[in-house]
Amino acid sequence: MTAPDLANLLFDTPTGIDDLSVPAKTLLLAQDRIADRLYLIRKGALRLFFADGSGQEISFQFFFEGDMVASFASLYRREPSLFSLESIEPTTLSVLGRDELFARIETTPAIRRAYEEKLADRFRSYQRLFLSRITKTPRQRYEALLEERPDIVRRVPQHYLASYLGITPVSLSRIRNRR
Amino acid sequence: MTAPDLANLLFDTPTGIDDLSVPAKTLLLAQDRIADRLYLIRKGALRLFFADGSGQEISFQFFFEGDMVASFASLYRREPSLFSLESIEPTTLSVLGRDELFARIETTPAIRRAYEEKLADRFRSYQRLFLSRITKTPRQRYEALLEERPDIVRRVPQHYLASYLGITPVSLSRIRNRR
DNA sequence: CCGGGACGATAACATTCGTTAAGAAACGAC
DNA sequence: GTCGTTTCTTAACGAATGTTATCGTCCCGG
Repeated sequence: MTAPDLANLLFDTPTGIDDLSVPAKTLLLAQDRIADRLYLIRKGALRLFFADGSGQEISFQFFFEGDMVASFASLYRREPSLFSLESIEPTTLSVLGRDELFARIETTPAIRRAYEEKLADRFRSYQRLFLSRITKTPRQRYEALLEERPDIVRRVPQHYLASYLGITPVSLSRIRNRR
Repeated sequence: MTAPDLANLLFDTPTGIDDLSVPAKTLLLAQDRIADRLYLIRKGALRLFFADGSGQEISFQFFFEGDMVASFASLYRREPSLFSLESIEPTTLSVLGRDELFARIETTPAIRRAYEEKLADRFRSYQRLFLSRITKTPRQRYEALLEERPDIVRRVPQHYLASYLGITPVSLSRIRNRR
């Protein structure tokens, strides 16, 4: 907590920020579209997911109060996003537009540094997720998640959790109720 | 092939390059150590792998003639490498030291650009590997690999391949000899 | 040349997971 | 409140994988 938080640096400003309230299941960014905004979650929860070839949806990240969310790659490179972003609860968001975001990054070195830190964080979380997929069985992944992020297990609907863990909802139900 | 290749930019120079020949199974970088060199493979093959908690080894990338190899994160941030690097055939390498590498990146814009491209490539290949682990069954992953990189299937010993695909050698043998 | 180790195939068995289906419970819209 | 949808549980079955073990082959070192 020594360094000022990027969320404060970006969103605690009088101008350029819109607020937005949406019900659950609202699509905030669709796969294949180009992201043009950065969100800060004031209250509620979002999931990041993608659809594989066969129409299956796979959730792979969840976000809650205080989290900043965007398809950073899409924002930065103006490329179609590989993922979709959707609310899983009624959610209140603060919204920062793309141009405004990059203007602040350019003009304020502290914001630039914090932003680059954020990107590095995202990369590390990718690596961890990747390694956990490789090294652990679904059962172990569930138990690790329960240990590390009980809030996620409590708050996220099970069928989203199941796809996050790489298993079917049926299998997750079996694991939870051991035998 | 329009842009000059990073390997040429870095290694086609009269000075600062050492050559190195090693037999198979030579450890070139050990997990938890800090990388201090960038390799270019002149002849032979390497694998990148890590050991999970239970002593299992998991290979997750293979490299051949013309490939540049390093633990880039470790090299750049001087952090302990998450992975080990080992030869799987008798291999001849050109070696560029860390300081020399970054000196060239600093002084030559073309090298900097090509290097950043390289890093972006690595990130994309990570994402692809991640998605393939999530969306495909072991059998599908094997068939995709056979389709896209038959050279890897031919050249890499099967037990390394198996861990790359996320299955046991026994299971890979079964898949290859269908039933 | 010989011996040991690495590598791969195969078999048998247990375990886990996916699929399909049906029903209960929670939730929302009206 | 009621109806319908979504979510979760449970069961039964089949398919795929893991585990353990054995065997044959190949390669390398001495």
